Amino acid sequence: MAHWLFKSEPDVFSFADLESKGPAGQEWDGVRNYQARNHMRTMQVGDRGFFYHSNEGKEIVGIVEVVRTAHPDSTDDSGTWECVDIRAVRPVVKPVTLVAAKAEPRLKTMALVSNSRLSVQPVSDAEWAIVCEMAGTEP
DNA sequence: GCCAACGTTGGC
DNA sequence: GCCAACGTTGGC
Repeated sequence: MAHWLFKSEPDVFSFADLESKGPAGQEWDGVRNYQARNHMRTMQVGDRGFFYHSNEGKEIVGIVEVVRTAHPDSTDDSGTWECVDIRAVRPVVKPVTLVAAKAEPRLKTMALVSNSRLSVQPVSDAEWAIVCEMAGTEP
């Protein structure tokens, strides 16, 4: 199973907002970046990911799960953009800050650290395990 | 609020 | 197809 990281500004849409959507989850719409779209196209139902708060907090705050594979973005008329649906699984015990991720040598190549502008990122199995450990949560 | 990094657009 | 100009993101 592949792992991912979804970035959102908590002012706009926070992990608590996703939790409020329940098991049906939420369409991850509004992504207008080809790399991010291509990552979403490869996602499978059941794939898990981290939920990261950008700008405010700058930390990984929760675990999410893909509940629907890529489909046309309902907020896009051009037919160019697609998105998956995700649901909240659980918040992490201890949020992992960007500062903490940068300070961990084994996460040096993590996209969150090396390519901060990508809004939907792949997370390697090794990175997944390390961050879960730092977050005090089960993988 | 500033600005660096990055992606996209469009003129040639 | 190159690359300068522009817009956006997100850390600081």
